[in-house]
Amino acid sequence: MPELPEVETVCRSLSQAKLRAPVQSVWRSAYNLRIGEYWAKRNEGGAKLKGRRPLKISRRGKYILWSFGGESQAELLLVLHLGMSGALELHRKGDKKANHTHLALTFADGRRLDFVDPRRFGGFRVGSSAEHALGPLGKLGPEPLSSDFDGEALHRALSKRKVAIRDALLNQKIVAGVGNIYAVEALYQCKIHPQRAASSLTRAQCDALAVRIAEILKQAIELGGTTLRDYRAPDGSRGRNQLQLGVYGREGECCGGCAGQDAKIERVVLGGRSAFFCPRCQS
DNA sequence: CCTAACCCCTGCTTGC
DNA sequence: TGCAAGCAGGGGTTAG
Repeated sequence: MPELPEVETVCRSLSQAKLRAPVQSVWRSAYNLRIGEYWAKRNEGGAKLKGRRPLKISRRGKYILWSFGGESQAELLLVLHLGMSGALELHRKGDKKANHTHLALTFADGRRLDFVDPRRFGGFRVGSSAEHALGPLGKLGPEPLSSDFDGEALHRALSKRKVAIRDALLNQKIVAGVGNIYAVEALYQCKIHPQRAASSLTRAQCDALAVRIAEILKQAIELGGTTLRDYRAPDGSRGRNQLQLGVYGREGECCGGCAGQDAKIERVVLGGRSAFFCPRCQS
């Protein structure tokens, strides 16, 4: 579900909630979430947060980083990944937990933050920042909204990749936070076919692509993310960026860029995931 | 290091 | 109405 703009929206919404009271209790489901050495396993993962105060919320790629302070103890970081169907929901203590809730933090002020994830592709882990750096966070590529990411860096990263450019953009080591919707939209705006070999892009195309990716992500953040189906911010609100999509999910419709030319948007499955493009204006 | 294939899950939509 | 198949915005692992 959530790509960078949705995760950013979640972080901003959570920051605005101004959770400051210490964690009174931690509840954890009996399910494994994302499988892997790094991630919290069934029945574990949040207990260390009890008694600690929530501090700063930030984001790296599609990961949410939430720091918690304790009395004269080193800061702990709760790292969350929402996977495909994960969401954070802010409730009152005592509210019934939604189905598929996996972690619930009850704060001393009577509020409760739930991590809900039906498909369980998401995950979380509590640890020091040094521990997290050894996990997937340490392997992420540049932040697309930072100065580390530009046409030169992108061109270099793509230079030896034979995979389709759409798949390269989904690789979090090449650029962190871009998912299928925004990768497909950026390629459409740059008139680059999603199946083009990544290494075949010219420097000029990489320059344009890096700019478009950043612009598309920024716009989506301003609109509160893209809600195609499930995505909701912690207060339950929907995103509005779905209205801006040019090709994603629009198979068979006319391409806005070729109005009157009768070009229809097509869908192709790459690596098991749909890519959408206009066969007339993308090459 | 790179790539493709396959895996992990539930729930909604589509087609018969 | 029922049922099965297909599909979904994520990434991890593994074999080659």
